[in-house]
Amino acid sequence: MSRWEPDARGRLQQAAIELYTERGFEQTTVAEIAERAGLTERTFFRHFADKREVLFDRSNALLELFVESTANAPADASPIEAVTAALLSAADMFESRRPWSTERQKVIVANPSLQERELIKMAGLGIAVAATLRSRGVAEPHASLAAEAGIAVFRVTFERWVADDNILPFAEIVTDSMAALKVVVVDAAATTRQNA
Amino acid sequence: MSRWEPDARGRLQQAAIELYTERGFEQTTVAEIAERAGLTERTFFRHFADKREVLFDRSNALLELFVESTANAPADASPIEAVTAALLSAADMFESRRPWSTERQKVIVANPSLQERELIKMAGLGIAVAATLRSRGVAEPHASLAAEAGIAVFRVTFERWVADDNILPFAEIVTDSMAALKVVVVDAAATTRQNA
DNA sequence: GTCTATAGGGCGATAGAC
DNA sequence: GTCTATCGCCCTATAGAC
Repeated sequence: MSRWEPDARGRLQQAAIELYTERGFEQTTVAEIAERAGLTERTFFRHFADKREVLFDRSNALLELFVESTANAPADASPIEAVTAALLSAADMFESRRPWSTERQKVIVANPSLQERELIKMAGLGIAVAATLRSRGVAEPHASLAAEAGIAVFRVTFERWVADDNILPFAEIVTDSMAALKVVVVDAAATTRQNA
Repeated sequence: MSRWEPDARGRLQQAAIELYTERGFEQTTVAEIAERAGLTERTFFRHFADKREVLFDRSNALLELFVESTANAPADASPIEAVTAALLSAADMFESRRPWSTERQKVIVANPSLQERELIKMAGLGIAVAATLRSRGVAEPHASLAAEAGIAVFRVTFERWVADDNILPFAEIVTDSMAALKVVVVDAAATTRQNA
């Protein structure tokens, strides 16, 4: 029998999302989270840099997945094809924990300071994907724009996917949203006018 | 002769950016900012909700400009055309204070917590533009995707514009970046392959 | 304006695992 | 012995309450 209960980190995360859901992010103190996890406040800060970070653990895994998928796309894939492949590669990861994702999303949309953290994580994904595209030989500003457009599609996809009335799988929404982006950006109306 | 020196708000902003530049954001206390501006700590928090907000004042003006320009685009303009018009409408505002923008940008890129604030302001722009597009009759997810793509172009444009070696005007970079987005999203490579 | 709760960092002590 | 996870107590600054 060991001195400590296992998985302190996981217990802190569980306690945190419970309390954030029960009484709100601002109204929850770190001391309360630690207490529910059977630990002290100081230990919380050993595991997480701040009170927000406890909800953003999976972000690193997602970043690695995006980078790997972008890098491993076929050599003749265009930037946007590589990025699309990256988004699709994350589908299983999301589908396997939809309940967690939706609960987490509810807490985040209710708290601006958590939204800020979510946004900087997404920006980090974009920067990493852009760097990967550059290493595939894509020049700037095309690399950054392809990556940022991909993250925009990811953001819209995620919001559609966690919506209460959604019944579509993540991958399908990625494909549909990417198609919608093309329709919007290629500017069919202007083209039509020019051809008229 | 009035009881207080004028423009307390502006003095606080000036003092803040000076101190953030001199010794860094984290190493600067609100008390120090207030002292340099000849005010008290309490007065700082009466003007700005928190220590970050002092650098983000113009954001509301920018949001109003974007919304107005998007709303006032010609009725037959496509979503992406309306968004492009919005970005171009901000050119004068930026050109008139390039020194402030570059100094501010240096402070922000050096501090993650300021980046977070910058990102949520940009996200707010996207949400507002998307809402304006919807009021023009654009359906989801197209409205959000056009708006988010526009913000991505804005972000890339701004970074290119404040770069030390940049000599191009803001408006020109908007146009160039928007063209690059179209090249990237329209996926010329795939089209070529399909036609081959 | 004054008061105060909380975030979050510094540093050392402890008590296991190895 | 070393290494690592946890705890305890110190501190300051933020930001909100009164």
